[in-house]
This record gives sequence, C-alpha cells and structure tokens, in this order.
Amino acid sequence: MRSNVAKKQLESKTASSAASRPYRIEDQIGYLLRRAHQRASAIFQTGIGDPNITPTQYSSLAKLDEYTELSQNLLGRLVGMDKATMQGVVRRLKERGLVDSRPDPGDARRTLLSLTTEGQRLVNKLLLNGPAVSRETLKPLNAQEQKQLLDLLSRII
Amino acid sequence: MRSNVAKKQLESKTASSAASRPYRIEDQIGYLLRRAHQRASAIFQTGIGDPNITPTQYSSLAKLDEYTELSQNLLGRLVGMDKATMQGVVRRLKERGLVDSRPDPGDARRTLLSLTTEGQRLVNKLLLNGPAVSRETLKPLNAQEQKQLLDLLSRII
DNA sequence: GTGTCATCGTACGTACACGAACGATATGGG
DNA sequence: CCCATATCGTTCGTGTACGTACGATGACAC
Repeated sequence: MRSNVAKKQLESKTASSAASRPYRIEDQIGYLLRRAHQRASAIFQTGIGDPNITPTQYSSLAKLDEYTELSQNLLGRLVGMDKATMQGVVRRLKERGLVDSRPDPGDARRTLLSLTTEGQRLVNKLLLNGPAVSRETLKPLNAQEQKQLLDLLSRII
Repeated sequence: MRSNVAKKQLESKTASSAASRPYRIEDQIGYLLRRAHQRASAIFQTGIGDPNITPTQYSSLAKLDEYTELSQNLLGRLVGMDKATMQGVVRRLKERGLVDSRPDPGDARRTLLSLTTEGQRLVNKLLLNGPAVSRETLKPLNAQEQKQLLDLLSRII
C-alpha cells in the first residue's frame, strides 16, 4: 500500500496547480455520468408505463414513430447505438411484435424497419409518460439549472 | 402511422404549457446522459493507459488503494454498483491477479478484498492518467462550466 | 437459546455496449 | 467490365447493470 505521504506527492504532481483539489473518483466526470445514468434508467423503468421497455428500446420506437421507416444502421446512428448493439435491440423488438422489417427494394444490403400496429399503440402510450420521466429525473434542480444541465451535457457529446 | 396533425395535438397535450418545446428524445435528460456516458467511456478507454481496464474496474481499484481492505458489498456501495455487478467485476480482477481476497475473520459472511502487488503497481500508473482523462472529457467546456456540470450532476444522483 | 429478520456473497436470466471479423452488396475509377 | 473500397447486417466475445432467488451467517428480541 502507498503511504499517505506518497499519495500527497502524487496529488501534487497530477492535480492542476491552480485548483489543486485531490483527485477523487467521486468528483470525476465519468463517474458522475455513470451514476446519473443509473439513476435516470431506474426512474425510466418505474415511470415509463411498461416495465419491459428499456430506454434504448424506447428511443428506437420513438424514432420509428417519427420517421415511419428506417434502415437498421440509420436508426442506430439516430439514437446513438452502434450496429452490434442495434442488432440486439431490433431483434428483441421484432420478437415482441413491436417492429416489422422488410428488405429495402432499392438496396439489398439494407433492412427497412417500421412499427407494427401494436408497436404504434405502445409508443403512443409511452410517449405520454416520457415528459414525466424527464421531469422526475431533473426534479432536484430548478428550471434554470435543468436547462443548463441539458445544455452542458449536449455540448460534451 | 400517426399523422402530423395528430402528433401536434399530442405535443400540445404533453408538453408543459409554459416552455412548450416539442418532446424530442434528443433533448431528454436520460438520452443525453446515455450519450455523454458513452463518450466518457470511450475517452477513458483510450486515455487511461491500459486498454483492458474499464471505468468500473478502475474505480474499484482506486477505492481499494484508498481503503486498503474492503468487503465486496461495501466496495460496491462506495463505487455505486449493486452486489451482482460487483461480483463480476471482482471476479475478473481476481482472475487477472490484481485483487486478492480472504475471509473476514470477524464475519464469516464477508470476503475482504485488497490489491495485490501487481494491482497496486497498476493503480499507481493509472491514477497518473486519470486527471488527463477527465480533462479531455470536459474539454468542450470552460472552467466555470466544467465546475457547474459536475455540481449539477452530483445533485441529480 | 431460539426464532425472526437482515446481510453477505453467489448464481441465473435479460439487456445494453462495443470491438473485431465476416459475407453480401453497392459504388466509383480505370 | 472489373477491381478496390465502402456499407450493411450478423455473429462472437467481453464487460457492465440489475432483478430475483438462494444458502450461509449474523444480530436482536424474547
């Protein structure tokens, strides 16, 4: 184990000479993002109105509601998932009868995805709960702080 | 598919009457947290100095460096992972010879975890890179905005 | 001391997340 | 026309993340 003296030396070497707070995991941006994301997911799960729908499934369904028909890769780009992840999400949505697919007539590499009637019905319902989920997640902050957080987050993406 | 007219009606029903921006997935806190966390993880992976160490493994090792010896459950609470997740993280760290365990002499339910010599050597190295990873993640923001983001995030956890 | 309840670690199932490799298809240059 | 290159979707492997259930152990009331 490293002694406290050695730790202090390490800190003075690595911390910025200005602010010079010790390096603590709990204050790091990556750690805070992970924890905040965990909490947001938990609130989503209890508040979206269907315990079997995950955040990524929800955003995929919402995008298909917005665009009617999309290739799997393009959908993935729109919701920020790589194609391997997208593959699993789409497979589960198809297995549950929420999403349908057909070959793209103009490009044999592509699969076009769309909502089924049941998928459409479900999205309509979930979208009603979406705002409340976001509101609950941001509850600890006042209106101005909420706006600021959204702005800052979008700028580090 | 729902018509645009129907969508407009839904929006006016669900959006707050004050700000009344349309509900867009890309503006929701949960979505932004997921994307920001993805980017932070990618920066971590390229910058921490060992491509086989993940953010959660890193924070576990750092906590063990700080506390010398911890039970698995307590470590999990300190780094924000439930016991099932912690179990997998610890198993992988033990398989790689970075962490050692022994039964708690005072409580037969507990397993005490500690860093091996190799684990200690690795943490010392990784901790040198930690600040640069955080700096790179926050690079798009100025100093005041960085502080504000960390504050806002910690308040919604 | 005994029974009740909580805690600890493990195991199983499901779902994101992504790198890497693969085959099929499309595109553009020569 | 043909070849190099790119894109698309799939598959495999690894690693979070968490709910649930389980058995072992501990703590506490009685």
